[in-house]
Amino acid sequence: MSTTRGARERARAEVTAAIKDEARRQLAAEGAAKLSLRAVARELGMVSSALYRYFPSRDDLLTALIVDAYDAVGAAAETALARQPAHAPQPARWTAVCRAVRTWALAHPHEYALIYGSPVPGYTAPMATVGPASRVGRALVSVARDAHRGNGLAVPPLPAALSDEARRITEDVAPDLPPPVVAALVAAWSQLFGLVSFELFGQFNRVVEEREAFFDHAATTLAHAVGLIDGRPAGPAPGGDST
Amino acid sequence: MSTTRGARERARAEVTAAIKDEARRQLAAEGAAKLSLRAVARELGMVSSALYRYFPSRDDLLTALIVDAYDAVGAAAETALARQPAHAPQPARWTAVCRAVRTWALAHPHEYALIYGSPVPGYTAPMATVGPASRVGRALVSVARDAHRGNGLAVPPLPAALSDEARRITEDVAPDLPPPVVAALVAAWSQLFGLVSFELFGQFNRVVEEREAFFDHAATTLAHAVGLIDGRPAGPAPGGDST
DNA sequence: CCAAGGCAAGAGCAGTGCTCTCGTTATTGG
DNA sequence: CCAATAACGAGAGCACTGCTCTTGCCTTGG
Repeated sequence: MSTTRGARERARAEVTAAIKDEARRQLAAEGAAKLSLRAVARELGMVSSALYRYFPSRDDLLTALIVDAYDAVGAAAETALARQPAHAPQPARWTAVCRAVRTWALAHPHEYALIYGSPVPGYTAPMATVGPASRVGRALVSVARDAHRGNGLAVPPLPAALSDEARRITEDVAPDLPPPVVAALVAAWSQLFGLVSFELFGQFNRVVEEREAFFDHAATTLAHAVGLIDGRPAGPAPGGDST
Repeated sequence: MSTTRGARERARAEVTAAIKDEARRQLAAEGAAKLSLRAVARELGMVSSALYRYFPSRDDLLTALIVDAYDAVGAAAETALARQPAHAPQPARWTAVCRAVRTWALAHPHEYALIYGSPVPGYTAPMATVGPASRVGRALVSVARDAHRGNGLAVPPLPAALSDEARRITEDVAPDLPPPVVAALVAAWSQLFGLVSFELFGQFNRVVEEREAFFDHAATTLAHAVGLIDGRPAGPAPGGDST
């Protein structure tokens, strides 16, 4: 069934994948700014104009790479979380996600820069990116959700100016969590990428040397900021004090 | 001395400034990727090759803009801090610096992206940028230093894996502060830019709407994370607990 | 006053994104 | 089964880019 009309479509899918692969290669090698349609075509043995049959413009090719990158870092976060034992302490589950993001970023710096660095030229993210872009955030939310089901989460209350906004965000992303926790989650989410970006973009040069230890500590602090506490992950008694 | 031989040098300085101004205009209008030497020269009524008498390459022009941008955001942070009344509560002084950074970033998004977004092509920051790049960090440190002189700063102890590193960083940036505070400062420094970058680069689209209120709250939380506490700024009694 | 050097101008090279046209080739409807 | 149709690759070409080199002008220092 797919072979009948597939002969052509399969070839098209293969060429499309080959273009993306070569583009990703150039992206990893030289960065997004030096990604050249002509060079991709040249490397693939075709002429540049032929490439426009597959991607209407350079920006569309970049968008495809962006979506893939969001998916890749999201998948890395999710599998890191899935690999955590079910009874692992909540801060450990949290930092596992954080470390997965950092590890992926260090392994794919240019792809990371593509999605979490400056948006390219006059580029505004198409709708196709919003789903994949939220995977890391959802992984972080799910850690908090599990902890909330377990022994509860305690974060300071919100200022009045934020209560409506926090309620609104809560309904969108995690209706089963208390709004103060969701607000802390969103902040921690962005701050996690602040840590990774500063390391990757060189702001830590000549400042932080032991990057991994520093990151682990900061990620653990973020875990505490969203209310995750050390101790039993699913203890039904939330009155435990670990000071 | 600069006035004597200034006739020619002054003209050179003026042209250099005009080039940078026009380049900054194009940067603000279209972003770093579309900044074109030829367009700058065209707008200034000169031919592109003449511009190379002033900047040896496009990257050098960009570097000049980067240094200026670091200086601009650093100056914004410093004046915001200087405008704070001497007896303002420490968290207020902290958030004043944070808000100044955010305000500057919102007013100069492309310049912000230039320094805190993805580093351009294969670009590695020249030494000339390290001084200006640390001005915001130094402003944050000085808030902590004042608070430390006042009523002390209380942050959780560091894990053993970080104690040496934290001591080293402390000697470099703030020998008069306790290492755990310095570690928290560096983390908060990067996390502050995580917040700003996520807002500016669109990650908060369809998530956070009340950006200013959210940012203020997150910045205040960061202030607490580095040990700044509400209350009198210079009270000699550090025994206050605000849990 | 005159040589020397900084300077603008222009041509030119190699590269880019993108468009258009032109045969060819594969798919599909009659 | 064959013809109409759509997809496709190739090539030329346009407007643009960063950058280099050469050629003269013109201010400046001796």
